[in-house]
Formats: sequence, C-alpha cells, structure tokens
Amino acid sequence: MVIRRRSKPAPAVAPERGEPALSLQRIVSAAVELLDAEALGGLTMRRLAERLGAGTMSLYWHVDSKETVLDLALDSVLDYAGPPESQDWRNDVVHLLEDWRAAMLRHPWSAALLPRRALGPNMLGRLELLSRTLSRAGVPPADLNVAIWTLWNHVMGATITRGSFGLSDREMAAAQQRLSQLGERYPTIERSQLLLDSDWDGTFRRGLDFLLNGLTRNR
Amino acid sequence: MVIRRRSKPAPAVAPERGEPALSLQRIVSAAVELLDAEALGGLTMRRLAERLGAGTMSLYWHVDSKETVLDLALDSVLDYAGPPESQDWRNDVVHLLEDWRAAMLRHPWSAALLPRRALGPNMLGRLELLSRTLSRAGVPPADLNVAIWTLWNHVMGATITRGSFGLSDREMAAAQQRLSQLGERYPTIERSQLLLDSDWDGTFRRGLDFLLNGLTRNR
DNA sequence: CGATAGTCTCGTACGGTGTACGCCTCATCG
DNA sequence: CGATGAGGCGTACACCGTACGAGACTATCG
Repeated sequence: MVIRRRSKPAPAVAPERGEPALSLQRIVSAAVELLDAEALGGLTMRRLAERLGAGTMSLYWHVDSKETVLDLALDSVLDYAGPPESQDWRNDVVHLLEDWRAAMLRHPWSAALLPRRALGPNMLGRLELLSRTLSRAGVPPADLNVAIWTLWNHVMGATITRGSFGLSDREMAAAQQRLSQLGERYPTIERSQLLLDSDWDGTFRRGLDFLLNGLTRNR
Repeated sequence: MVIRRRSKPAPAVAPERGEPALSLQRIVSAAVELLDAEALGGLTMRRLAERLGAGTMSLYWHVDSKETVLDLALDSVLDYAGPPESQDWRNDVVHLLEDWRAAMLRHPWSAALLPRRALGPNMLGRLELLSRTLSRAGVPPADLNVAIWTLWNHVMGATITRGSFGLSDREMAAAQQRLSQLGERYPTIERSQLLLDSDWDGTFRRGLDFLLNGLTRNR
C-alpha cells in the first residue's frame, strides 16, 4: 500500500504571482477577511493557516502569537489618507473622526479589540493628524491632550455603542419588547423607545459638535 | 487497597450559614472576585467551581454558559443607589456618571466586556435614572435619546481609554519612549507627551461639561 | 565541489478550554 | 414504600494556542 502525502487543500486566498507564499501582510489581510466573515470567535490560528494553504505552525515564523495577529488586524483596518489640509480645520476634524468611526463599523469585531493597549502606526498616525489639526485650529498646547482624548473617547464610545446595539433590528425589537414586559421598572426609557428610535449617526455628529464647540471656544 | 474518594478541597469562599452551597448569587460574586484578582483570562469555569468548592459541571445547573456568567458579573458591578433627587440636576448627572466610570475602573476587566450587548437590570436602572434626571432638567423628549447616548458614549469611551492606557506608569513610559524613537513620524503627539501627561479624570470631567452645556443650552 | 548557516515550513504533542451527557444523591410527597 | 424532581458532579470530546524540533531550500564561503 502506498502512503501518500495528504494533499494540501488549495488556499482560499492565493498568493500574488511571484509573491512569497506566506508573509506578514498576507497573514494580516487573511485574518481581517476571516474576522469580517466569521467574527471574533471565528479567527483561529488553524483556520487562518488553512485559509492561506499553510501549516498552522508556519504562521509563527512571521508572528509572535495570536495576540499579535489581532493587534495587526485592528491597526490595518485604520489606515487613513486624510483629505489635504484645507482652510476649514473643523471640517477636517469631523471628516477624520467620522471616517474613523466608519472604518471600525465596517469591521464590527474591531470594537471588541479596542480595550487593549495597542497603538499601531495607523492609530498613531490618526492621533498625530488630529493633534496637528487641532493645533492649527488654535487649541493651545496645554489643552491639546484633553482635546485629543475627549474626541477619541467620543469616537470609541460611539463605535462600541453602535456596534453593540445598532446591529440587528430584530434583536433590538426583542430587547425593547423585553423592556416593556419589565413594565413599570423602566418607564422613561421605555417611553422614549431608547433602543429603537435612536439615530446613531446623528447622535455621533451632534455630540461631536458640542465637544468641538466647547473645546475651541474657551481658547 | 482501599480506594477512597478524593477529598474535596475546602472552598475559598464558604457559603453563608444556612445558605445553599451553590446559587446564582454566590457564583456571580465569586466570579467577580476571581476577575478582580486575576483579570479576564483568569476566569475559568473550572477555577470558578474550585473556588466555590464545587464540581465544574455543577455550575451549569444555575447558569447557561460562561457568557452568562460574564454578563451577570458585568451587571453586578454596576449597581447604584443614587443620591436622593436634589434640586441640582446637573450635580446629579455628574455624580451618576462619575460613579459609573469609577465603578468600572474599580474592576478593570469590565471595560473589555462592554462591547457585547448586555443590558442587565443595573445597566438599565442607570439609564432610566439618567433619563429621568435629564427630563427633569428640561431636555425635551425629542432630544432625550441623543442626550442619553452621547453621555453614555462619553462614559464608555473614557472608561475604556483610561483602562487601556492609564494602567502602568512603567508601560506608558516605555510606550512614550518607543514613540520618541519613532522620531520624526509623530512629532506633535510626541511633543505633547500624549501618553504621559494626560489627566484622565480632568479630561473626563471637562468633556462632560462641554456635553452638558451643549445638550441643555439649545433647549 | 562540500560545508555551513540562515530562512522558512510544518507535524506532533501538551496542557488547557467550554460544555454535552448521563449517573448519582437526597428531600419531598403521595 | 415508590416516584419525582432538584441539584451535584465525573467523564469525555472537540477544539484551542503554541513549544519543540525536524526537515527543505537557498545563499555564502572555503
């Protein structure tokens, strides 16, 4: 009887012609695809390798650990080529932050990865750009860090909220239903249809306006 | 040779006299203790059971899955007996939100659990209270949801940021060091010592003021 | 040419995880 | 007494991340 090598399954994502079969870039982008398709729980080193047509342990030549893969995946989703610096700094800030939020909402798993300290180059690039723009707008250096973090907080909070609650209409309707059944315990938020009638994009935009007003008015 | 039952180890957390050995309450509070002591990765169904002096699978009589345990642990950390309604609604709001943030910072693992839709009774209670207070402050019903979510976003964002970046001085110094070595790529945030010189509590408070000003000024 | 030293791939194995399943004990009730 | 059901738990399974070391292939040097 002939023992034949188990044939390797064809990779779901073929390497570009002439490119190395495995590389950090290919690993990261395959990870993003897998996360997009199957959410956080779907990313497994084994499945990631399979998708690349490689052995599981081969990944570890390019990558320290699964944690690294996640950090890189998160950062890779945040690349940004902002608009050229315009005269209207406020427009620039709004654009930067709305794009930021949109990028994360495009990849719903990214919100869950936020609560880890991971400052990749793209994240830092965005912070740097935000910082420069605010400086240009006249925010004095002493207030700069406050301004940056406040805006960052707004983006992160809104992203997580939207990602957690804004997903499925069916689910939200069910939640609101449950809320109604709880009856008299939560009358106010039940009356305002907090879970159903929320305009997430508008809320983000209005909160942003309030913050920008406050941050720039008092010099 | 006598085969004797392996003696069960004494529980780290003894049941109250006359209370059932295992109960949802005891499970949840043991989970919180374990999370406090060993962070998210330290919570294991096996270790949780061991801590309670019970068999692992016994937990599943009271609880559907580990997910449930986490949801309950998160919510249990958020109970709140607010101050009696005072005349100063703004004070009430600030107190509620600062306590909210403080409660989560007291249990650093809680931030990582946020990005899951889990509206436990305590969470809902806080939302309800916030909603009532804002109503009392004169926020019209049409703006209520925007106001609630904006403030919620601020709390969540600030909590996650603080929990991620405000932890270890040593770590932050290292990060800022790395940032300096990256040299010319991020000059602005390097100059402002974004990672080191940040006043997290002050930032939270100031951002909150801006939001409250904006949310209540224009009716 | 052969030897040597990287660079990269990967099979095996280990200790851990969450939990499905079924058996056990025990209090209660008829 | 037997039946019932609540509650506890041991075993087993599939799956996870990854340590380890053996190989393949290439480049470099004597």
